[in-house]
Amino acid sequence: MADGLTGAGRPGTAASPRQLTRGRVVQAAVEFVDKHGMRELTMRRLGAYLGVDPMAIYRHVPGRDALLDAVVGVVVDDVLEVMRREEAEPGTWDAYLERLAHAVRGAALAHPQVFPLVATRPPAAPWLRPPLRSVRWVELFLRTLRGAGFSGRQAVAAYRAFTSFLLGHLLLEVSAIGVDTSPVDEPAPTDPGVGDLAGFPTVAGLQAELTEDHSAAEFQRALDDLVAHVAAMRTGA
Amino acid sequence: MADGLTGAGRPGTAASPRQLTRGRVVQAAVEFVDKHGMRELTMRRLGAYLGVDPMAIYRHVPGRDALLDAVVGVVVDDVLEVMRREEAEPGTWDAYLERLAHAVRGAALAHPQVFPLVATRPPAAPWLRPPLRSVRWVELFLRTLRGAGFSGRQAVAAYRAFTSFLLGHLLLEVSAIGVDTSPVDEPAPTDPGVGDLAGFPTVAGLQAELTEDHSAAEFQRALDDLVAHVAAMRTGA
DNA sequence: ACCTGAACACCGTTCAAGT
DNA sequence: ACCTGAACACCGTTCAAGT
Repeated sequence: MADGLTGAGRPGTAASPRQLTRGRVVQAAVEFVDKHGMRELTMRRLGAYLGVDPMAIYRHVPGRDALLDAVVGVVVDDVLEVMRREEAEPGTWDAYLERLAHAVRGAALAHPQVFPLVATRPPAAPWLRPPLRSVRWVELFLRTLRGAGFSGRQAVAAYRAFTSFLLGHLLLEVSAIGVDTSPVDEPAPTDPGVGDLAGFPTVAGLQAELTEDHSAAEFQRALDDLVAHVAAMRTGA
Repeated sequence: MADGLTGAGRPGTAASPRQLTRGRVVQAAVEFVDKHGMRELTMRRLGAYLGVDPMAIYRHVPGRDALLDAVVGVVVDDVLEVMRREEAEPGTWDAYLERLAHAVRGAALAHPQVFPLVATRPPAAPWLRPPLRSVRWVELFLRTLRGAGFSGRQAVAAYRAFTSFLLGHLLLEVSAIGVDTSPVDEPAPTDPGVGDLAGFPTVAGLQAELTEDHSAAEFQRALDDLVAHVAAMRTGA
């Protein structure tokens, strides 16, 4: 802080010791959302978190919407970087889909509060489907499949099926983690409203099964199915 | 309006000729969101839309969050009602899944602006998975499958796979419809940013295929796959 | 007792006034 | 020329003052 160059007054509450920068603003927003959830993210609160005047943020980002897009971009690019390193690696297309799926899942679980944003922000183009919502990502995906012998049409069909699969599974998985937690504290972690299950005998009887978490196994199983689906559409169409 | 009974002063801008009611408030909110999108929905604007004092809404709904939950509930219950009528109908479990899937898709396409809310509002319990997010719905689903010979565990697994499938496909389908449209008008409906596709030859080359819409066929194909998946998990496990 | 609307504590963002 | 912070046009919600 008192390093002689920055004339800023108060120290930031968080990790931002020096000059404000677009990257620093966006990174702070990701941290803030990870910590407190989307609902708490406010331009003014982010300013306080960074230890700067709230208006200073507007010098690096045009407004709140652009900031949210940038937050999504950070998470999306994280996975992109992981996958780019493997681009040249040998391997079949199904091994590629497998790696990509688990990379995206890793990012979603690392930022469960951000992922719903990845899923629902209006994409820049209608064919940019969440969560693979950057042109670079789509390019990489399609190129890999084309390189594996897919026709253009087949590669696009695989892109569509793959994104649907990822979105459904990951959105449900992160939403089960307890995203938000902002309203009043839940009554008790055990029996969540068992009392009002009076008229629902089947649900009541399966309460134990419904509460068990098999996310990882179900994800893998659905992924296997998806790969089979893509393989079938490849030979079929 | 001037039907002699209601003493209200100004006529509502929309269809609300008589006494304010919880149902009327929620219904107006659904209409408003269908027309203007989630971002525009405000307690004050909803009051204006109903032609009442904004504070009057609070007499029928505890707050904004509760209103949003109620909006989701309306869409969810629409489908529920359709399916309940068919509960006693004969038919195999896969015909049931088929009907239910298309019923939910119909609701999503009827309210594309509301569906992202159905998908992302934190559920009342972690095992209430969007878009089948009411206990009554889960009860009906599980009961039907149990009735078709599924074990409890198998029925729950089918419930999980089915909700993931629906959520991924429908969220992507409605988001492609052009949900929002609130920011500045798009430049042109044709070539969406073809200019910046310089470094992305594969995407550029597949622009036509990427723009084509095969939602209905893809939904059906994925649904067939899901049914096969469930059938396999039933004989397998 | 019920309802209204002024008031409060916030927002995102603009822009004039300072340096 | 650059940056700050007062000010504007909104929010959701409370609550005292009216009927």
